[in-house]
Amino acid sequence: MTTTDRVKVALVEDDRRMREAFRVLIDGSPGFACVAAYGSLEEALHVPAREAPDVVLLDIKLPGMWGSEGVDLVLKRFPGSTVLMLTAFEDETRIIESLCKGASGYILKDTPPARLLEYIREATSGGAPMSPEIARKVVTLFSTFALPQRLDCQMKPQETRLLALLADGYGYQGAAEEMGVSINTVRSHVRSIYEKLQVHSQSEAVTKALRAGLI
Amino acid sequence: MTTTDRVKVALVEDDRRMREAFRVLIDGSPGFACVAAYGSLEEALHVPAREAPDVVLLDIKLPGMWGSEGVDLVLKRFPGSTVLMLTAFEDETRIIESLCKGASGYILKDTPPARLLEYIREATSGGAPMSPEIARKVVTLFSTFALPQRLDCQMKPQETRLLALLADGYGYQGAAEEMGVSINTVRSHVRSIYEKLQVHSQSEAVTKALRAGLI
DNA sequence: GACCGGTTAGCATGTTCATGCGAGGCACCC
DNA sequence: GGGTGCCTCGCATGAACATGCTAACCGGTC
Repeated sequence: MTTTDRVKVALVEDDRRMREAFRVLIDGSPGFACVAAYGSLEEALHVPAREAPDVVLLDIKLPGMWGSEGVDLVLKRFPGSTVLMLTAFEDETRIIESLCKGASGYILKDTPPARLLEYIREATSGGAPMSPEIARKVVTLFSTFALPQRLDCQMKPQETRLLALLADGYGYQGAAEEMGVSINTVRSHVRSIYEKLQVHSQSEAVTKALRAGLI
Repeated sequence: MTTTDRVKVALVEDDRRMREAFRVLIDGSPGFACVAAYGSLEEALHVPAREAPDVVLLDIKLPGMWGSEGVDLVLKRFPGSTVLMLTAFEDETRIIESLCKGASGYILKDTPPARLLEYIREATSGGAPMSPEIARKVVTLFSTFALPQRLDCQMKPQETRLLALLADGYGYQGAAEEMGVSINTVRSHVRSIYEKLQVHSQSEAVTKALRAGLI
């Protein structure tokens, strides 16, 4: 079995013993290969892009830049890779930070080896493996955000879509193309949006819409 | 083994055959007991509270009130229970709705029986079981939807103030008067704001600023 | 059939914005 | 003194926007 048949895993973990333990586990498991192991994020980011791993196991707490801060950098360097946070503690802030920056999963270090490999496998096949404790935290976080009270300015589908496009910086012409209609139609819709929101400019409309959770 | 030793599962699913299949599966598995099965949410909510199940498997699409809409009602009626959405499709809106209303997990119906039971077990022990596809969706949502991601665009006081004025619908002239400067100064500030936020229009700037929590 | 809301479309006008360029005053610090 | 940041101000031009008016098409409803 060559390296290309196996899931290429990179490891970023500052504790040497822990690092070696994981490396041994991964390399010793059929179907997995630990292609790299670093003690810091800075080191890991200097790897040639062609050696991109399939999965990066990233510790949260690292000397220098923390793992949770650098997820986006890792993904920028290895665009095709999947990042899994592998950490000992469950700090809500770090969980959010990691996920917001593009991590695909969040696994606790005390996960049994077999389970860990299963998680890595799941990550490569489009899943988002999370230790149960973490999963529950994420879900709970969701419910604390609650449903933003959307005021009843009954926007029509087209209008909402247009509003979103404008918010994202599209001009009339661009939005028109995106929606497959003429620029005059866009004007019409903008008009009715303004009436409903009682505003007279894009910025104000976008502000109201965002604050009302319409988009 | 008495009922109390087993995980008490209630089922809300409109398709009769599907319902029976699940019931048989659950009742036929050691450690699990299907204590109730309903075809609609309205029926389920009429059950005496003392017969509260440990886990409620709730279909999204139901005649009458949809499962995703009624999660909070179920939890209100059975405060100690855990709700798992068990559904055939993965509609982003419904996922969000369900989780926001307190569901603990979200499982696709095509999950293998053994896996399903595992998920139910996981739910009772504080986890948040989700089918991989769903988990990934949730994680992705996190990074796009509800993130208080503040980018480090160190705005200067004047710029922040101006941004707020623009968001509130002021034009350049109005903002200038409000800030006690000339309209040209406003232009200058707008320029540097655009550079920092990497945008090219008011709407886009306002959107980014709002989403980043700058204003 | 008649009516209505939603969608589409067009045109015209004046206003505002985005962005190019340049520049003076002030505070702070090496 | 010279460098650096921040705030200020000016002008000009082409592009985009706000808003006025009008009107065809279509799926429902009364």
